[in-house]
Amino acid sequence: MHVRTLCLGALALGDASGYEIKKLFEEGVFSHFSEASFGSIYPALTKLTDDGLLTCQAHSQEGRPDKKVYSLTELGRKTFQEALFQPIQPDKYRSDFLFSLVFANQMPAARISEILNNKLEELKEELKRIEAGGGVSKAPSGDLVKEFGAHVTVSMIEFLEKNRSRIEALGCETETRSRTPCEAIG
Amino acid sequence: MHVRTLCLGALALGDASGYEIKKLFEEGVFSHFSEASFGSIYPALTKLTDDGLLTCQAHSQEGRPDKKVYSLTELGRKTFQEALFQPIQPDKYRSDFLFSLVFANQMPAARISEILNNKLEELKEELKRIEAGGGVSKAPSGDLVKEFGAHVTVSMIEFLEKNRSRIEALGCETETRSRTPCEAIG
DNA sequence: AACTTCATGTAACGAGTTACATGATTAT
DNA sequence: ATAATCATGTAACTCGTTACATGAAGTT
Repeated sequence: MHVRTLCLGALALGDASGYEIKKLFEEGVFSHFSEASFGSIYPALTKLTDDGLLTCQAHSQEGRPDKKVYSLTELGRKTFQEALFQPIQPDKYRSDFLFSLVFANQMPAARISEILNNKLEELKEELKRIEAGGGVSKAPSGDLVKEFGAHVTVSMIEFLEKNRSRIEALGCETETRSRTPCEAIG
Repeated sequence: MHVRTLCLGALALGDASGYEIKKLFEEGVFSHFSEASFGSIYPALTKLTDDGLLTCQAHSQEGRPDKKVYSLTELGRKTFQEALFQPIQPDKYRSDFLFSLVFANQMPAARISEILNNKLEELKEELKRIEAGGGVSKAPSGDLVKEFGAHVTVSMIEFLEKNRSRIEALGCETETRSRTPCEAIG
């Protein structure tokens, strides 16, 4: 899904500025399953406006750039509606954590523990953010998406905690990283 | 994580050709949490060999290009070991499915059902592939990664099935997509 | 004093995907 | 017959990120 469609979706929840849309991807509803940076949002908003999918109202402010609040036009709303009927791309889950875990037998137990604890902490913080999630209420389906995220996150935490000792037991005996298996053999 | 590191990891599980590495990302151990295409794997392998991290042995075959089997050099193994000690990037979960679900109230119930059923089918097939997963056994930690994937996938399926009626109830009354909310008002 | 928040925008750069080029063999 | 599998490789292209430019107000 392109940034343009993501922006259209953000604005379908209510008028907003580029800065506010960014926050939606950083801390808001969308933060757990999508992302977008200023470098992609601002040009997208400009293009969308040029194409007649958005209108823009500039609110002048003192000491900072005008706040440009964007709204969907009829065409913009229709275009987004149509996007909702397009085939949905399969989800993508990219995890350097799991990738590393495949090589647990090449790591000292201490490193595995470290990775595991970091991950667990990351997951717990994400869970907090999901449950706090204030911006979610804008859409009636927000609660559901929130619950889904919480459910999955909890299930990851549970698995990792239940299998902690098993995971740590995979580590090799190597005490420092300078002593690689190859060197140990040679 | 760059393709180069991913390739190094793939080869840490055993010597392989570019074609075989691709399969690892398509159906093998890595398929559920990472991906890479030929267009990135082949150049990466060439570069890695130029840099002395890999050696390459060409096996000539009839009627097809030489099969080039790559192996990690000492330097390659060491470099990968070091990568395992680098800070791990947070996981990224991109879901057009959840994004769409936020706008369930702008879809007719039939479309929601369709999306939900597709997703459920996708998840069930993924679960099958995870449980089948033959290539996983190469690493001792393969089972664990496999179980993690299965656990999370099952938890997603459960949530979606338990909440099916609740999700479908979010839909709007609009029967066809040509009758958008805006048009209904006007 | 230093950092965070608010606020927009651009340009260079990076990294990977898609599509193309080539072609025999095997399974349906 | 038709499609899939095996097998490598390149070039154009897409898309987005990172970093920079600018700067005031409020917070620690």
